[in-house]
Amino acid sequence: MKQPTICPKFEKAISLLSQRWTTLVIYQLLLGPQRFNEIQTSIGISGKVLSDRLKELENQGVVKREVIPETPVIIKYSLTEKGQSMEPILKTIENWSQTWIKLESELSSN
Amino acid sequence: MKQPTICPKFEKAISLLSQRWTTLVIYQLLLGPQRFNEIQTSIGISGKVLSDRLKELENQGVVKREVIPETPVIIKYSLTEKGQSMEPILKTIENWSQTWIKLESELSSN
DNA sequence: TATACTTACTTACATAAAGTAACGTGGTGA
DNA sequence: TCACCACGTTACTTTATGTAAGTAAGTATA
Repeated sequence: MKQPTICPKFEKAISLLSQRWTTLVIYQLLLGPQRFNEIQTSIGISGKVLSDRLKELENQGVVKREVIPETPVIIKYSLTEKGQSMEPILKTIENWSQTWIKLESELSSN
Repeated sequence: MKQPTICPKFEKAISLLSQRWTTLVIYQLLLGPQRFNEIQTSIGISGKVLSDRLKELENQGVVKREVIPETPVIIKYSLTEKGQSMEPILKTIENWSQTWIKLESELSSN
């Protein structure tokens, strides 16, 4: 590793977003507040890593964790304002993917 | 891992972009065609991983590798049309980061 | 009271990815 | 011939992720 010459804010954003699963977790939460198991089963992440990611995203102020003392207790994860503000990023990626990504099943003549 | 329920094209795009370094390599190449060592020193990636990423990006049709038989030989990496088309994604992330990312040095009152 | 069940994790261990540093290759120049 | 440079590759270590079993708090059931 040498010394990078890139804007540190951009770099920090990238290092967040390019952690495996982070983007998908945020994408999922853009659909609305969700519980641990909902996120887990809908994106197919392991419990261990989801736990790590949610903690990190909470630390970064992207995700909010709420304990609802019902019976049984419900833990609800949702996006903060900062998290919501990432929607354009996800939408841009989504748009791009629709135009440019070819799936295995479509790769015939390239 | 359970079964995910997300658009496969979007997922494939995410799995590309959320590989460590991929985004930074593309970002760097958006500044113009560059040689191996230029990329390496400007983003601070190890030669081994850069080599892997460039191969993968070439396979995905994002990066083009050109051998220029000068003296000594020059290997020039540049973005294909598909690679160039990712610029909006990077710009969106850059904009977001300027507004929302706080650096260590700025974290006093949060 | 004991047993079993649920959600939301955590822990222990195995595999995969990334980092580091040394080496290989093809060509130049001294 | 020896040293040097660009562009990698290889061998080995460290870190991240996956898998499966376990824990804790609360209920319901017998």
